Amino acid sequence: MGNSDLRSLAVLSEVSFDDLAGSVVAVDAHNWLYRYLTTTVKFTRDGAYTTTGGEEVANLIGVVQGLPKFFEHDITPVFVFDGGVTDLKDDEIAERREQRERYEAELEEAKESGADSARVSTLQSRTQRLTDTIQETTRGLLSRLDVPVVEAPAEGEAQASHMARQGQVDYVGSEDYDTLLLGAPYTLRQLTSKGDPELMDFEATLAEHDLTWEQLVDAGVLMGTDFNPGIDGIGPKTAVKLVREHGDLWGALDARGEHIEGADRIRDLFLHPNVTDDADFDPDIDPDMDAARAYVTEEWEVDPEEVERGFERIEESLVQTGLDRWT
DNA sequence: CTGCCGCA
DNA sequence: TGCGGCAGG
Repeated sequence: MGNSDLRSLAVLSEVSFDDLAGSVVAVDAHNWLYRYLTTTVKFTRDGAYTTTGGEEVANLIGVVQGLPKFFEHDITPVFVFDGGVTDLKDDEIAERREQRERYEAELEEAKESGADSARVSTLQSRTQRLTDTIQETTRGLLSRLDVPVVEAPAEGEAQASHMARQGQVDYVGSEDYDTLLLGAPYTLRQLTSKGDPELMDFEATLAEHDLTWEQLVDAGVLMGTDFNPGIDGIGPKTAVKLVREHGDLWGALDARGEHIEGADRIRDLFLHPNVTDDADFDPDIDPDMDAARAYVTEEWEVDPEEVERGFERIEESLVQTGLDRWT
């Protein structure tokens, strides 16, 4: 059921950070922040992020500690944020609410059926909204550090994948496997962890299974995605086999006598997501370190001890890559 | 969270 | 082949 079914279809390889030097990575900001927050801050029982004490700005610590990883390897991150409701048309807002309700319904279902904790937490990360404070302060810090930010019209990972497809960036950075369904040519996982990153190759995956993009999405829908539970008894092997034999999702469903509610819409979320071609960013990073430090330690009163090392690493790495350009 | 094992 | 359970990192 989980996304790990997709993993077994994906063509993955190890890369070294050296291979990534000079590249631009569109990072799914929500995914990235969520990762830091869940390891440093615990959710409260009702699912909301805590907003008391120092926890409300744990994201600032996460950002300061996480950025050096990119800079030290001469990788330019572009943080892609999920869109707000601000400029949405009425029907788009309604559509969002619907989608949100779908997520929540599915989360409830998963909890009640005693689904594994991994799945529950995946679904939670979908319904969970980063608080306004977290969004706002992350943007505030990134802007002082001059790190490029893109505002997605809807899903950040869809926008990031789109930018990779357009060649605006070299990679998408996300732990999620859905970037494969979104057609992201190359996705980097484990950018934040200790070891080497893992590269997920879209075209190689299609070739490996002799599927078109549409067919891969159809197989995904049969196995289950973040938007639908999938069909019992259908895993990676069966899904691919069915789609190949019957051409597409509809053929496969017919053959099995199954039905998936809203299947065409789920498909579209991957094949034709709401994204923009106008996302523009400046990859040259020229941070204002004083402003960044002041913002974090004075304005938001984060203990300097928590972030000083990170700031130093940022400074050192930018000097280093600066030198590299002259050699 | 991933990987491996054994049961259906 | 799918899946649930369990161990190891």
